Amino acid sequence: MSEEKSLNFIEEIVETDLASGKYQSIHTRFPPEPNGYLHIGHSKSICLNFGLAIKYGGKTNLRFDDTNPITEETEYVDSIKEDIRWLGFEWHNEYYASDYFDQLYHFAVKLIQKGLAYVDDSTSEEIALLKGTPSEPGKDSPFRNRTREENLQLFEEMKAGKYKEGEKVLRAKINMASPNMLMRDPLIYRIKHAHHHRTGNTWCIYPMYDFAHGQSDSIEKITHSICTLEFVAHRELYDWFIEKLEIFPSRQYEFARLNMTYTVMSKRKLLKLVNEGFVTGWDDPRMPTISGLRRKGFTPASIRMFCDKIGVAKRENFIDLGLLEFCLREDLNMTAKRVMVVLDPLKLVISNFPDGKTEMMLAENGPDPALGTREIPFSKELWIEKDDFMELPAKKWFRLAPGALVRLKNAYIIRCDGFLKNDAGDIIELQCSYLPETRSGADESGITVKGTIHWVSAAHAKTAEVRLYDRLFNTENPSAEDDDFRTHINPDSLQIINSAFIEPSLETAKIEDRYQFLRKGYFCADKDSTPEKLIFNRTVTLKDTWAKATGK
RNA sequence: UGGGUUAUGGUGUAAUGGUAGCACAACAGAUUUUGAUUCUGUUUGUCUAGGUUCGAAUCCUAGUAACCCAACCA
Repeated sequence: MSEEKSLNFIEEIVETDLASGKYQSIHTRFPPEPNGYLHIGHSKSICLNFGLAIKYGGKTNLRFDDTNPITEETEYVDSIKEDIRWLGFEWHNEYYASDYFDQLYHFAVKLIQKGLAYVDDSTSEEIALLKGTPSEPGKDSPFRNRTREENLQLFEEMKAGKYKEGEKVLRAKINMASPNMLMRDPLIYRIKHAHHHRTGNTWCIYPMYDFAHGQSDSIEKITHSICTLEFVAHRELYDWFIEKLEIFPSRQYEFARLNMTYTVMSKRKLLKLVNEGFVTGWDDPRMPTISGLRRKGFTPASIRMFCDKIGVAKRENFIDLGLLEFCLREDLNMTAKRVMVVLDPLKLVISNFPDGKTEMMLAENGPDPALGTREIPFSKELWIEKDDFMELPAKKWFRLAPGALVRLKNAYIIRCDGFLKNDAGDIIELQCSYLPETRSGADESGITVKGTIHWVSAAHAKTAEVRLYDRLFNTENPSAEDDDFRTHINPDSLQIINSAFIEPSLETAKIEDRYQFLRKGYFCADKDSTPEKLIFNRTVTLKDTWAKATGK
């Protein structure tokens, strides 16, 4: 019995178009501008566009919207491709808007010939002034009524490099009184004497977004061109160009972009974080970029699950970061190997355990039997977490305390007989005794304890650096009001533990390997690791109802 | 009376005139060699005011609120 999942509004449109025979199959595209790294918001669009084609048996192109040579770079192209593949999607064709520069130029000429475009010599200030405001109509430019011949020649001279940047632009001739600002004779070509990452110095005029995007869609015969809500007003222009140019009628549909708590999503702000050193780079694990999330230890499946759960609609949304973390834990819980690591060590000595003896304890690698088992050395001196002991135990405390019994995971039940303090009054060692008849897997003592804690044998422990990441911002909506989003940066977003004690089996961890450090959270080996020094990033903590109950 | 888009629990998202459902979060309990996982249960909602109808989240009217549009960015 499969519950029928309801369709989102775009799936409804697609099904209608398929059922009516308007299209035999669908063709979507993902159109990033290569001027930054992809972030979690993009993954919503990626899952939507690629997901639609997979679900309905169509195709999805990857098309780089590279019409602004000033901000675009090959580095970004490469990272975008890597991130899409990592998310689990493969595109049908890889295209660039710059592939169409010739065609786009001829489209512009066609518009001029039809009397629907003109060259304007006004400065950008003059153009802005004549544009009017949303509530007042604009006024015609003095250059609006040049002849076709003059426009044709001027445009060709623009292309030939005869003019300086800003000296002339090509504008569509539509309606300066339109209530839609975008229809008030929008600029469609501007002069930029700049090097383009693909076409080099071939061009010195570049089409604007509105004169590249829809036409590219049309050239590729995209059936459903899906973009975010801020482009709603562009749709009228999008359709106008298709009509006047008499080209394939791609249709644009808009959905609401992803907003998430404790996160900024604009490329401008992310670039600022990188350039001003608030993070170490685009792939810093605190960044909401795909590469940052990957480095932090996220799985592609968890991100896809998240995109599936948040849905697709047209209303503004503000998704709880907790939902992303839920999807992550859901996936990692099934797949991550369990290991024992002590982050904040306290020595524990088992007085009745023989000196120098090592016992190998059997441990399951995870809840899934397919993950197998491993052996862990156990000996007289162990490291445990400082916060697993309380001299004066709180109510409902069931970890270690004077006289208390706990199970050492995969090993014995122990009793705390006493402890040592240094001159400053800090507890520096616990003295315990173990119950030999309670060995894990062979315990017929009938003794039960409420607490189980993790440990690492001091004689066998290796060390590693552990980076504990917390959210980058300490307010829910750092982009909220007038103040600078940077004032909301969490100063404690990274805490580094230089030498945590790890169990020996972890020594072979490879970059991007994911683990659950028992009772501590999920961790992932970082690319900064060297043969001499392993480094782990905390991906996400485990849910901790005890910490919550005690008020953190 | 610039134009456009959107309003369903704390957060998302369904219900397409006929029992307001699901997920996350929150809360309570059971199980547990991870205070994890798992399982059970509980709380919380149709923007407002009118109208149509046997019956309205859904249709009509009038409001209200939020977001987008005045880059030679995309």
